[in-house]
Amino acid sequence: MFEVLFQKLDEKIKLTEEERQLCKSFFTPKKLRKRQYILQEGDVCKYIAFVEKGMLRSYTIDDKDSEHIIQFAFEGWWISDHFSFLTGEPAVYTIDALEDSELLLLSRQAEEQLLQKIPKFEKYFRILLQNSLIATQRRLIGSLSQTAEERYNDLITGCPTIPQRVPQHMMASFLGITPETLSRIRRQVASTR
Amino acid sequence: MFEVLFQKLDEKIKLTEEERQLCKSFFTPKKLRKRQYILQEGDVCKYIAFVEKGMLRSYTIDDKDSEHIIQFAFEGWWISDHFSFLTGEPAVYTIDALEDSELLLLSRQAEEQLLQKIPKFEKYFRILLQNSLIATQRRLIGSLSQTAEERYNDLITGCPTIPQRVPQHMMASFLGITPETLSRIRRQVASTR
DNA sequence: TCACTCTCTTGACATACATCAATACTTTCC
DNA sequence: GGAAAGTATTGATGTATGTCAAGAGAGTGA
Repeated sequence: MFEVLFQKLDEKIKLTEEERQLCKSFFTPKKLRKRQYILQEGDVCKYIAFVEKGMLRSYTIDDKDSEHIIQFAFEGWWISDHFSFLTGEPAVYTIDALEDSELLLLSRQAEEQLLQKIPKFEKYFRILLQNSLIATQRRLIGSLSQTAEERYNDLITGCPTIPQRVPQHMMASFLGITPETLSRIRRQVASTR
Repeated sequence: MFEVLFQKLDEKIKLTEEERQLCKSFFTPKKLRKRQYILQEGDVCKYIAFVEKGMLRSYTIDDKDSEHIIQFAFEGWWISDHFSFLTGEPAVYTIDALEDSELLLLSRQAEEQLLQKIPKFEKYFRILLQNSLIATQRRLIGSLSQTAEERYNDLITGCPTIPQRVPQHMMASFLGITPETLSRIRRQVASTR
């Protein structure tokens, strides 16, 4: 159950066997069925979640009832509503599973203790945050300066397996375009090679 | 020279008088003339900068030579190319002053020592990062789901003094639209009230 | 003081993308 | 196994925003 987590941790910080065992005790395993929520807009986000298996997404719903996907989270990724988790304010994002999934949950209290017992995690979480910020800034610049087709190509290049796992209309939502437009872009791209 | 910094720090973490004095020793004051760079794309970002006075911006230049402003930094804000600062890779952003400015610079080494001597700063920097991430995500959603007019209104509401300090074409760049479009939006907004 | 650059505005036209509507195909589930 | 829901495609049309071009003030520097 902890294979993917430890593999990911190994890339950034080195843990002793003892620390690993200790570390395990702070996480709560949880299985999710496809379409099941772990967070709904308006609730307080009690956990940050590490994806051991499966796949989730976070999204908002605007006043015109359309969804905007903030993030997909595959195996090895973290997902949560940071702001709600940190402040205890109601969440603005909804998070649900796109496939049957296995998660490792970390509560606020568990996080605090983890940081206290194994301070290396300070560094680990800082790196995570920084990477999220950098990725989000990139996406922002893209959405301000690129065409839908360019953004689609970048997405596919960065994550070639995504079309096999995510319905097309959700990729459209992630890219900030309509499903119709994405369909036309794909036809266009396919015919040009 | 440290008034604004300490004021801002007070909002998040409490420092003793002793810690304040120690803290001061890690920062390097620097004055900048309007239009002067503190970072150019391709150079390594050696410092994170706190703005005591004045105003800066960070931006990228795309292949079609147009600028995209990532951030404005007024008094009390931080600015840098996090990724470059952290990794030592060449910066993707350029940072320059929009007004004569006074900065407090923190080098990588100074930051490390600061964190070591006054660990409260771990928390402070984590909060900063989280706030940046949240703000960037908001902007991303806006750019994917709102019209230029809505984004402009949100910008003005969130920062009503900005039109007095930033040339209109830079606000346009920040919003991801052309100066012509912003001009038309402003005419439109002005006539409807 | 005059030239020069910077900044903003306005118009005519072009284009990327959204919207609405119809159809077909696939998956889910009682 | 059949109804229902979800998913993708395609066409016709609308609209927000970009592009190009011209001109007018305001600020800046020799």
